[in-house]
Parts: sequence; C-alpha cells; structure tokens
Amino acid sequence: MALSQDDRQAILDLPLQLTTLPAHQDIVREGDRPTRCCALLDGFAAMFKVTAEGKRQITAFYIPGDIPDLQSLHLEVLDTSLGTLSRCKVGFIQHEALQELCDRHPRIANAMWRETLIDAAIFRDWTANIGRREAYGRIAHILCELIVRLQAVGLTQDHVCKIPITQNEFADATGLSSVHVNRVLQALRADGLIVLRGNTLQVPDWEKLKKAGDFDPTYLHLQRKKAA
Amino acid sequence: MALSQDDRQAILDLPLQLTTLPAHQDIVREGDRPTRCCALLDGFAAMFKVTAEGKRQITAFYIPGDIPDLQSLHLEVLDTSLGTLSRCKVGFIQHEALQELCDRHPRIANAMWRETLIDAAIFRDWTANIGRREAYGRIAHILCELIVRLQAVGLTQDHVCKIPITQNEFADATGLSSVHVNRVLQALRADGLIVLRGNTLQVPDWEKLKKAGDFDPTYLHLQRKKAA
DNA sequence: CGAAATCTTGAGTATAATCAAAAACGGTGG
DNA sequence: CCACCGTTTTTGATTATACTCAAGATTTCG
Repeated sequence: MALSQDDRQAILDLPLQLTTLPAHQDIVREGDRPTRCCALLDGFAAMFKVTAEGKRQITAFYIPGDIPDLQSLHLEVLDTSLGTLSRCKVGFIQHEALQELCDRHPRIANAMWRETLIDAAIFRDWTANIGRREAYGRIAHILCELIVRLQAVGLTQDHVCKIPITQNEFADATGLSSVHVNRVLQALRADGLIVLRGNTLQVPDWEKLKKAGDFDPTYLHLQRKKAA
Repeated sequence: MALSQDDRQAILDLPLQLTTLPAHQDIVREGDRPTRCCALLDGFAAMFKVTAEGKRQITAFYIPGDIPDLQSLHLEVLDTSLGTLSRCKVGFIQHEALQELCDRHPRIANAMWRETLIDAAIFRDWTANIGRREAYGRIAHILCELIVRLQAVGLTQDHVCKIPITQNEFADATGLSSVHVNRVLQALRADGLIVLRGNTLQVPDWEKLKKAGDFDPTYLHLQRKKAA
C-alpha cells in the first residue's frame, strides 16, 4: 500500500497554485463546475449546504492536509459548498494534472479514491450522530473526531489543540441552535470533560469524553490498510 | 465517459456468486473485514449504524443496481452495517476480481470511484436533511430521493412505485420516532402530496412534493459527466 | 480604543419523543 | 376460505429536548 519513491516524487511535482484566503470565505459553491481541486495546507474549512429556508448545515470539517473537494474530479456539478472557517493557505491543483497523475500512477489513484471513501465514512458518521444522539453526546462526539484527526496530522499535543470554530459553526455542524450549543458546552465544562477557552480545547479525561460521545474512531480509518 | 465494448464485456465476465436473502437480514456488519462486494440485483437494502444506546440510524437506502459496500474494496474494516429491507437477490464479487478489473480497465475504475462519490453526496444530503429540516420536509425530501432514484432504474411509472420500507425504517432513516413519522405521513396524505397504501407510493403532484421537501436532485448526479 | 463578532443568560414556546394500547394488515396453515 | 398470529400502523396523552427571541456581557480585531 505504501507509495513508491517514484509515486511520491510525482506528487511533489504537481503544479500547485498557492493562495491565502481570509476566514469565512467561500472556496467553491454549490452549482459550480470546478476545473481544479483544493488542497488545504493550513487553517480550517467546512463543507456545507444551505436549505431553502436559509438554514446552513455543515457536513464536514477539513483540517490541514485534507483535499476537501476531490469529488469534483469525477462529479461535474458541485452539490455542496466549501468555505474557510479560519484564514487558510490552500493549493489549487488542476483536474488535468490530477487525472494524469492517476492514469500514470494507479497506486496514487487508489490512495485518492480511498481518501474519498473516508470522507464518505465521515459523512455517514455525522448522519448517525445528528440523527440518533442527543445534543450532549452529539457535541462530545464531534469534538472527539476533531481531536483524533488533528492528532493524526500532529496538531494535537497532550489532548490540547487549537480549534478555530465558533459556537455558531458547531451549531451548524450538529444541527442544533447556537444557544443550545452554548449551554451544552457549559455542561461539558461543568462535567470536567473539556476545558475550552477561546480557540483552545483541552481534554482532561479522554476516556470520559470518548464515552460521552459514544466515539469509536474506526470510521476515520487512520490505520493504513496492510498490503494484501 | 461511456464505457467501451471491451469494458462492458469485462464487467459481464465478472464471476458473481448469486444468492437470495430474506427480508431484514444483515449482509455485512460493522467491524467485518469483507473479501467481497455485494451487488444488489433485486430488492431494497439499507446501510445503518447503531449507537451505544441501541438506537439505529439508517444512512442510506439501496435499490436494485446499487453496489452498497464498494467502499470495502479500499477500506479494510467496515464502519457500518448493511442489511436487507425486503427479500433481496444479491451477487457477491470477490475483491480480487474487482481489483483486477480496475487495474486492467481504468475507465471502469473511474466509473466505480464516481459511484462511491455519489454515495458520499447522498450521505451529505442526508446530514443536511436531518440536521436542518423539520420532520415534514425531511420526510418529503427522502421520498423525493427514492422516487427519482427508482425512476432512474426504471422502477417508477407515472410517479407510482413500490417501496418496501416500513414507517419504523423511515423513522430510523430520518432520525425521528416511528410515531412521529406516522403522523407526518398522515399530514402529507391530508395535504394531497402523497397517496400511500401498503408499499405503494403515488405522487399526485410532483412539484408540490418537491417543494415541500426542498428537493434538488443535483446531488444524485444522474446526468452522466460528458467526455472532456 | 471602539466596533463587530461571539458568547452568555433568561423566559416562553414548539417540535418531536415516549409510553401505552388499540386497530388494521399480511401471511400462514388448517 | 377463514382463523390466527405477528407485524405494522394508528391514536391519545404526557413529557422532554431543543428552539426562538431578546438583551446583555465579553472577547477579538482592526
């Protein structure tokens, strides 16, 4: 499963168009027909949809290292929007370059396919989280996911991390109102599950938070598939 | 984008292990490490997760023609379960055969990747549906999806179709209680949006239902991507 | 330092859950 | 063809979780 030296070099050789985007700016919008994908190099982003009533639902958070809209490589019209949460450094890669990379390096193609399958697994998990957990567990769960994913890319130390997500955005991610998110966060603090000040999240008792959020990291598929 | 004669023949040559399964039986379970994928040839199936509290969330419905667990080709451990809703005819395909097919026919690999991306788009849509719509619109929306997908495979005539899904299962799909689903279905009937008797769903006024469900079929990506 | 964004609090309301039981339906076997 | 059993649908009554609205406190950032 590990990529060869040749594969890795091909990735490094990809032409990247680097840009820095301010916080709270759309990167691509529902209905767009992008000709490039966006690699998130620094900062947080979110995928979201807006209903006819104007309510927003965030369907995934993205952190450094993610390629949020890889789907656009094979799906012509975007059915969802992508926007920054914090200021972001992004690198755009033209579809042509990616397609060529996939054609020449099947193992990279498979690895990218796999990444999109993990995205799908996260969407599924969110559906279950929102559909079948009460607010308290729902928020605990989403915090667990963020922490584990940040840890996987080295952005968590001792269960402390910076999460530039407002309560309003957590509300849009959990299908709750921001007022209720505020109250639940206070309850989580009162119960000693989290220490949250500004953007800094600290987890004094990981097992307790995990249990509160009914969290099983399997769906993040962080263990690499072993060679057959 | 269309597959060549050669590609199509290769698909037809796949060794399929055919089976018929009774209604309400698990096909694969969370935690499994399958060595094959399941093609749904007839009947309805559902992907679902169960929380620690024992509550079930259905994350997708599958209809004839779907390959629900294509993800297992690249993700070792299943993070979700798959079960039949009605009696089903399924064909199992070994991963090896699929992997070989992908290696030899890159266009098929891309098409299968695309299918998994559409699955992901559906999961996203469900997240938004459950997170940000009230019960009435939520159920209307899910009915719209089913009808359009059934139509795409020729299982709807004049907005009439057979849907072997119980109210309990709709409840698990929409994140509602079955009692509430029952009441909302009655409201939809009373408003003339649906005629539902037994498993037969009829839609007297498609535009009205679409509007009630805030339904935009873009996310189903039924239009084939045109050749570049 | 000041304006804007974010967070917090309180009060009243609404949507949907729960519990429990009855009615209707569907399939099976006699 | 009918009686019977399990499942599914329906109904009623009560409760709970979470929403809305509105205003005040606090933080952030230019």
